[in-house]
Amino acid sequence: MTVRNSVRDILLEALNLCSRDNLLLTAEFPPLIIETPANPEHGDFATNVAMQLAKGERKSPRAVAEILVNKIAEASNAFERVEIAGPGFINFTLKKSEWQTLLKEIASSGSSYGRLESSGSRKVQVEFVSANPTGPLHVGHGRGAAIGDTLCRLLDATGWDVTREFYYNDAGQQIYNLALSVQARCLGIEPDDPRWPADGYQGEYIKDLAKAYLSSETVETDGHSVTASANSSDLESIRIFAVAYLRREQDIVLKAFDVRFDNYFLESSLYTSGAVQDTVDRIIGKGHTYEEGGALWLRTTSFGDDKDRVMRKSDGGFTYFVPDIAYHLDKWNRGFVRVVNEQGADHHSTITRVRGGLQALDVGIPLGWPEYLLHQMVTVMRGGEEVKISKRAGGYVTLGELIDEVGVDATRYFFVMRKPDSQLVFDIDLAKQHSTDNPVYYVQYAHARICRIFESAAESGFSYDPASARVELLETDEEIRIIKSLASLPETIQSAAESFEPHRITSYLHNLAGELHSFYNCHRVLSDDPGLTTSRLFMLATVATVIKSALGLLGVSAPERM
RNA sequence: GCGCCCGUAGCUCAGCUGGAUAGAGCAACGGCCUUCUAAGCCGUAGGUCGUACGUUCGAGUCGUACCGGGCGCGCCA
Repeated sequence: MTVRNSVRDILLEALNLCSRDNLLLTAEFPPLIIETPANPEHGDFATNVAMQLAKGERKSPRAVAEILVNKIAEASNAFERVEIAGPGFINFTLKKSEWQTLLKEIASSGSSYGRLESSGSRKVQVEFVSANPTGPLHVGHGRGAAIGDTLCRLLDATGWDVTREFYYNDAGQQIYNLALSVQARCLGIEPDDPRWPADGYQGEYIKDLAKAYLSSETVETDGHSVTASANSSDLESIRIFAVAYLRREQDIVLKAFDVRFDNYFLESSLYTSGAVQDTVDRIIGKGHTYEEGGALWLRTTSFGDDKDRVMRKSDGGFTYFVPDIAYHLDKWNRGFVRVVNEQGADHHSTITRVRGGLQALDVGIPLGWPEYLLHQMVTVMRGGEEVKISKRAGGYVTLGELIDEVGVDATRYFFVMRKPDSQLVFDIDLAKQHSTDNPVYYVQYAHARICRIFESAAESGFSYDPASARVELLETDEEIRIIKSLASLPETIQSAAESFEPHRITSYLHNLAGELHSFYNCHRVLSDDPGLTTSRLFMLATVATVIKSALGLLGVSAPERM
C-alpha cells in the first residue's frame, strides 16, 4: 500500500460519504487521479476530481471541492491541510508525523521494501538478446541485455514468475555464410581475394576462429563440448565448431555483464523436431496461404500487414519468420500466457508477421500476444566523435570491449538511463569519469557516503541502536523530502515494470542521491546529541537500503567505499 | 512512397499516461572544506516544448497535416 493509494482511498471514502448524504447528484465517480504537484506549495498530493465532477453536478469546480473537503475531514485526520486551489484542485498536505511514521514502516520492510508480494504464480517469459551466433555481441545487444535483464528484475519485483530465454538463430543462410568465412580463413583467403565468399564475415574474429579450428581446440558451451577436427574441407564440422565457439564467447561476455538465462532455445531444434513443417501444415490447413510463382505465401494482409509474405521460397527453403512462428507457438504451448520480446527496433517489422502467423494458426492466441519492447540504436562517442571501428569485429564496437573499458556498472547504468524509445548516445568519456558528472558514481557515492558515516560512528565509539531511533526528531525539510522520496519507491518500480521503462529507476536514484547529498551538506549526522544522531543514522540506513535495492534492480553494485 | 520511433536550454535527456509558474545533469559564471569522503553542496544565466490547425475548463502530453532526423520496407536474417 503506497501513500498515494491511501490518499485515494480516503478520497473515495469522502465521495461515498457525499453520496450517502445526498450532497452529490452522481454516485458514479471517474477514476481517481492522485498526482504529485510540481510546486511544493501545492502540497504533497493533489486531485482534479472536483473539476471532473463539476459539469455533471452543475456546480463550479470550487463548489464541488468545497463539499468534498468537508467530507475528507470526516474521513481522515492524516492531513495537516486540505486546500482548494487554482481552478478547483484539492491539495493535500500530510502531517509530518505521517511521514515520520512511514519511515519506520519502510525501515521495517528492509531489503524487500518496494517489492510486491507475488500473488500466486503469474508466469511471464522474457526473450532478449537473442543474438545470432555469427559474431561477437555489439553495443546494441548490450543495450538489449541491460534493458531486458532489468525488465526481468522489475517484473520479478512486481510479483511475476519470470523465465529468461535466449533464442539462437543457429540455422539458415547466415550460419552457412559463417562457415564459409571460417573455411576461407582456414585456407588463407583474405576478404579482398576473389575467392572470398559473397556475404562473408570479414571481422578479425573469424581469423581467431579459423586458428582455433586448425589447432583442434575444444570449446564448451551450454553443457556440451565441441572439438575442432582441423579439417578445412569439412564444412559441417566447421559450422558446428564456429557456432559453439561464438556461443561460448557470447556466454562469457554476458556472464561478465551479469546477465543470466534460464533457457537457451535453438532455432535448429525447430527443424529437427519437425515443428517448422508442422506449423506450415497447420497454417495451410487453416486456409491462410496460397501458391504463387512457385512459392508459398502467407496472407499476412488479413492480419494487418501491408503485403503478403513468402513462407516457403521457390527453392523449397523456409523464410526466416516461419521458424519464428513455430518458436512462438512453442512458447504458447509451454503455458506462457504472457511473453515479452525485447529486441532492437530495426526488427520491428517482424512483429506483424509473427503475430499474424500466430493468428493464422487459430489456436486462441490473443491479438496482442506476444508483447514487444523495442529499443532504438546506440551510438558510441569518444572525444566528441562517433566510434565505429572495433579491432575484433571490424564494423562495430563490441559489448566486451565496452565493458573492459568502462566497467559493468557504468555500462549497465548508461544503457538503461534513457527511455528505450529514444536513441542512445553512449559517451565513453563520461561513463569512465570518476566524478560528479558521471551519474553512476553520483548515485553510488551517496551509498558509500552513508556507509562511511556508519564507520565513523563506530570508530568514535558510538553504539547505534535502531530500536531507540525517534523518528519525530526528523523534521527538517531535507529529512522530510528524503522520506517522501523513499515513500515513492514502490510506485516507481510498479510504473517502470508496467510501462517497460527501466529509466524511471535511474531517474529515481539520481533524485534520491541528490536529496541525500543536499541533506549531508546542510546537517551533521554525528553530533553531540545521541538521540538525534541515532534517528538520523536510522534514516540513512534506510536510504542506503533503498539505494542498494534500486541499484540491484539495474544489476549495478552499491559499493561501501569509493 | 508506405510503416514504426524521435524532435523540449548550446549538449545529453526527464516530464509521473491531460493539470497549476516546463525540470535535471553537463558546458558557462559566482560562492562553500581546521569538523561524518569536495567523487559533494548552494546560487546565477540559459526555452516560441519542430511548425500550424484542432479536441476542452486546461495540451510538452491527445488528433490531423506538414517540416526535420533515425530505422525498416527481399523468395536476406
